[in-house]
Amino acid sequence: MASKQNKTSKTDSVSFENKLTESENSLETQRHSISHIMALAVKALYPEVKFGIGPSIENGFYYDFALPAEASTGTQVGLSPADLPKIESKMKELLKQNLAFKKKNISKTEAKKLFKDQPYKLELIKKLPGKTASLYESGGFVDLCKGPHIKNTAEINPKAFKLSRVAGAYWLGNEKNPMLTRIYGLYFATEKELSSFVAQQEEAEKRDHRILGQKLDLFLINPMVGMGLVMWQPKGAMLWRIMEDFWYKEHLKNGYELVRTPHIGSRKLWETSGHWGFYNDSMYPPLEVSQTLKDIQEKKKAKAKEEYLLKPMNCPFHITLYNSKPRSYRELPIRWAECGTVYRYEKSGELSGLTRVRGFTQDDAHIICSKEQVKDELKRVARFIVFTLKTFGFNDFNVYLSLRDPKNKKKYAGNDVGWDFTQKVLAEVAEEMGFAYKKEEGEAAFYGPKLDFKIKDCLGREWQCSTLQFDFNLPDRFKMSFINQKSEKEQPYVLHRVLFGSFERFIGVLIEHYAGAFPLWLSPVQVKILPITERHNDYALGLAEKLKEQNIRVETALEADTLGKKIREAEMQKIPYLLIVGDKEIANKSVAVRQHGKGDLGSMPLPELTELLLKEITIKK
RNA sequence: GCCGGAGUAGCUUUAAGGGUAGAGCAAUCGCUUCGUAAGCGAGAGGUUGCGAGUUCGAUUCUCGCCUCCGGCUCCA
Repeated sequence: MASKQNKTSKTDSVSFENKLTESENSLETQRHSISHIMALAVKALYPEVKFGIGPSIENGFYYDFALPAEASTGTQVGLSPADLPKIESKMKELLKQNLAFKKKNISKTEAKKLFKDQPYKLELIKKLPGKTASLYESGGFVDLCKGPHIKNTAEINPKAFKLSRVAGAYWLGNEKNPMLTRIYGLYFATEKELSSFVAQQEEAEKRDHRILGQKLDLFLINPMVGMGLVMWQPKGAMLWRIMEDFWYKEHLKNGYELVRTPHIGSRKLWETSGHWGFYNDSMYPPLEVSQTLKDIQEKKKAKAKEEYLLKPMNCPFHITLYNSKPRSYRELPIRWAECGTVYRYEKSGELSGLTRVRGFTQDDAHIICSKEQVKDELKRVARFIVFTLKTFGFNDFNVYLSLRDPKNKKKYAGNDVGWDFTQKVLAEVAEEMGFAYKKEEGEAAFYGPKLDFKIKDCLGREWQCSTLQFDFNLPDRFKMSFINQKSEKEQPYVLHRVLFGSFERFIGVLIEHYAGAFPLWLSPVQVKILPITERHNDYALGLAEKLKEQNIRVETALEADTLGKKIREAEMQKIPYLLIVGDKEIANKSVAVRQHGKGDLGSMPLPELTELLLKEITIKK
C-alpha cells in the first residue's frame, strides 16, 4: 500500500528533495507524472509487479508492466479492459492525497542496489550515460526517471484523465524481448478537452472504412478467400475504375508510357534485386515447378525445379524491360507506369481492413534518367503527387524525408557516396518545392532515400500513401546502362513512385475522409431517381436513360415502397442527388431535386439539372 | 508472429450459467400506390466460428484451431 502521508517519504536508504528546477507544469510533464501515479496504483493492486517504462505520449501516457505470475498457471496475470476501472479509481484516490514528486541523483552503483528486484530498471541503469542515475519519488514509489515532473499531484485534474486500453508491448520495442502489459491513458488540461477527444474518437469509429465498406456495399474480405485479400463489390469496383481512369488520363498527359507485367516471376529476379535477401520472410513462398502428376506416375526423373514468386513489387520487371536492348541518352528520361497488383505476406496481426492487406494494386511508375535529369524528374513527380492529393480532396498532408539510419548501415544496400548524394539531392528537392518537411532517420528503403507524403484526413489522422523513392542501388544490381553523349556507358538512376500508394489503402482513406459521402465525381452512384408510385416508373426510367447519355451514373428505385422509405434508403447510401418524380413532375417535364446533406432544392427541368451536375463534376475535379 | 478481448440469421442484437435460442432491419410473398429519412401483414431464415474432450445430454465447461477487434512488432 502506498503511504498516506508523503511528506517524509523514505525508500530504502535514499532521501528525496522536493525541489524542482527544470520542471514546469506543462501538459507533457503532467502526463508523465500521472503515468507514475498509475504505476503506483498498479503496485498497490499487484505488489509483485515489475516496471518497464512510462512516458508521456500524444494525448496522454502509458506505462509498461510485467505483472506477476499467476499461481495456478505460472503465466503472467492477464489484464483486461475490465480491470481498468479499479486501477482508475485507485489512481483517483492517490491523486487526492496531494503526493509530492521529489528528485534525487544517486550513483549508478547505488541505483543498481536499489532496483535489484526490478530487472527492466537494471537494464536501463546499465545503459545510462555518466555515473549517476536520476530518481523520482512520489507516494513511496521510486522510479528511475530523468523527469521532469510536477511538484505535487494537486496539479493534476483528476477529472481530465481516463485509462483507455490495455495492450501487449515488447520490452524496448524489440520483438525478441519479452512482452509486457501496457496500459494507455488519456490526459488533457481540462475535462472538456478529454471529452471532446473521446467524442472525436467516437466520430472516427463511425467513419471506420471497414464498417462503411460493408454498409455501402463497396468491398468484402472473407477468410474463405484468404486474409488480407480484398474483393470489390460493384460499387467499390466502380470507385476504383473512376480513380483508374483519372490516373491513366493524367499519366498520359504527364509524359508517361504504360507498361504491363506478369503477376509471378522467377525467384532469380528478386535475388538480383536484393529483395529476396531483405524481405523473403514477407513474401509468399516460392511456387515450385518440377514434376507433374503424370511425370511421377510414369516414374520420370525429376527435372531441376524452377521457382516462381508472386511479385511483391513491380520494379524488377520494369528494369528488365529497360535492359532488353541498349539504351541511348536520347531515350531518357523513360517514364513507365503500371497499376500492378503485388502480394506481400504480411504477418497475420498486421492486417487491417483496406489499409494493410496482403494483395494490393500499386499505382506504380519507374523513371529512369541520367544524373543531370534526376532533380527535375524528382520535382516533376513531387508536383504530380501534390496535384493528385489535392484533386482527391486532401489539401492537408505532411512531407517526410526518409533517410538512412547512420547507426545501422547494415540494413541498407550501397555505399556512402551514393547515399550522401541521393539524400542531399532529395533534401534540395523538398527545400526547393517549399515543403515544410520533417527528416526521419532510419525510414529509408534499403535501396535509397525517399520522400513520403502522409495524408491528414478530416480527423487529423496521418496515412502514408504517396511516396517518391530515389534509387541508386537497383541500377547497379541489374547492370542498367545507357550510352551518353560522349559515347560512353553510363549508369542511370531509377525513381520509384506511387501517387495513391495502393488503390486499397487510398480508397480506405477516402472512405474515412468523406465518411462515405464521396464528392460527385467519385460517387459510384451519382443520382437516384425515386418515382413516388409505380405509375411514375416509366417516367423515371426515361429520365435515367437521358442521364446515362450524359455519362451520369444513375439508379432507379422502382419498388412499391413509400417515398419516405425510398428516401431513407438512398440517404443511408449517401447518394449525392435524389430525383423525386410524381404527377407534378410529369406534367411540368421536370424533376424535384434533393441533395445529400442539403435537402430539398426544389423542382427544375432536366437540362438544368444535368448542367448543374456536369458543372459540379468538372469543378470538383 | 506476440499480449489481451471477442465470434449467436445477410446486418444489429436479446436470452439461457449443462436440457438444441427470441427480436428488429434486410430479403421473399401478399395487401397498400403513398410528395421529402422506416405503411401493414404472413411465412421463411440458426449444426450459437470450426474440431476434439468431459457428460445421458454442450451454444453454455475444458483443450486445440480459425477469423475479427485493440495494441506491440513490421510495412521494399
